[in-house]
Amino acid sequence: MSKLRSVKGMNDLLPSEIGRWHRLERAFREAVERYGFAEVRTPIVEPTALFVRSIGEATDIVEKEMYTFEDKADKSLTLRPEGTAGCVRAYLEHSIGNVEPVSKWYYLGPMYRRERPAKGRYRQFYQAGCEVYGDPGPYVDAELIDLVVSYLSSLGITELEVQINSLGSGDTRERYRDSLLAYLRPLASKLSEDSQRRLERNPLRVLDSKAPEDQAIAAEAPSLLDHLSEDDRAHFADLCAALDAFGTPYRVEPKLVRGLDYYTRTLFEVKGLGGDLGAQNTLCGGGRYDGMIRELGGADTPAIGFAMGLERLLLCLPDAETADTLDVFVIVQKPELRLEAAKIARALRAEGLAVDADLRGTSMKSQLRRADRSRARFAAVIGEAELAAGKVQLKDLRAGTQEDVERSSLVARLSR
RNA sequence: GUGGCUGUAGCUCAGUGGUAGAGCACUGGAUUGUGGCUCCGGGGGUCGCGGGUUCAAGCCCCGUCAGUCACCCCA
Repeated sequence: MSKLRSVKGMNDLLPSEIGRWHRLERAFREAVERYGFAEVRTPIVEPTALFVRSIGEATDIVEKEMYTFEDKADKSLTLRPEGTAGCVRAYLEHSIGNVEPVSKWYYLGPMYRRERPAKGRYRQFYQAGCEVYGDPGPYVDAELIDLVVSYLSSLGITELEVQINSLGSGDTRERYRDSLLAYLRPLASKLSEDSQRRLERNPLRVLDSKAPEDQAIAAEAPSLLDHLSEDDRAHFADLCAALDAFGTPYRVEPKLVRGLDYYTRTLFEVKGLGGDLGAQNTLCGGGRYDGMIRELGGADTPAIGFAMGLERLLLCLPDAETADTLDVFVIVQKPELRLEAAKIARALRAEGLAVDADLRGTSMKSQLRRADRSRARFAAVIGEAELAAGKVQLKDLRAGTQEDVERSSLVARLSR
């Protein structure tokens, strides 16, 4: 075993497993493009300040999980821990808001957080996400949730639960925080150790604590939904109505809160219920962040987005038939014929066929075995007798039948 | 970051202080021009790493690294 190893929590994706990734990614692009999204690619490295200002200084991500370093000009840079901040930065930097009223972007790529690795959670991990700028909702909110469900079901991932909530806008969150604190403070001594710490820092998180003693207290806590303004309430009601109309199943979860500071109004999560997921069963998290663009120096622009962790999706992705990756595997009878075989392979490739060949000069048995495992539909045997007759022996690897085919009609025969 | 469990061949794992193993995978042959099935053979290991105890350590002890589970947090 080599002493050179990949960095902890950062993994290789080898060719043998990449087919599943391609399936995930292809289905994602197809799904989001059906909903009118276009891809954006932003840098992996951004100025540290971008994340501090957008995600929030007091969040765990910014406080202890970012890969931050200084470049040679003493600029503080950070490997992106999520996708939204970079998108917003690009949206502002290129004044997209002046060019079009609504922008629908998607992204797909690696993110970096220095957490303790576990199944479904790595230090370099892949997220796919969407962002919508310029539409205040609520119908686009419903579309986004519907999009996620539709994407997941196109992958065969159907054991899931959509949870939605509204955090309100303006000072709703502060007012709710105050009344929650008024309720929790007298009970502080009965809370778990973790929640006592959360109390002053982020009391909303006490609500989704897993400790049994906290859950009893959280169950009786004042509800966020009772603190919404009339407008926020209408926004949420319209979102629910839209989801009902779409037939998208969901559950209103008033205790759903999320770690990032920037969310307003609509908040949603999709939990996976099946597969190999352990505690990392949040497949998708998203929400509205109407205040962020203004806060980062842009015009007042409503925004909503979500992100999905692809490693987690993979954990509940059902196995599927993988299509043949090769049309033909070329087999050489004896080493002297290798150049002839290579020429035939090349000619077939020029016709658009996917062709592999074993040009090492090994036994036919070994070549046939490779052909069998390469998932090629046909093997083309190049032998002395066939060459002399201007033919190739074409073997159907699934049926086990074989026939001699004129070289001139090989492409036509294979294209059938 | 906290606590628990596990590290033996590419993979899944057996090995209870005394010569390093199996199945699968890879590879050669049985069949000197034909895959999958069968049979026979072959290669592949500093037993995660470092230290300690012992005549002797894969096995016991300590440390460390990695993986994993729960918590924390989150996609």
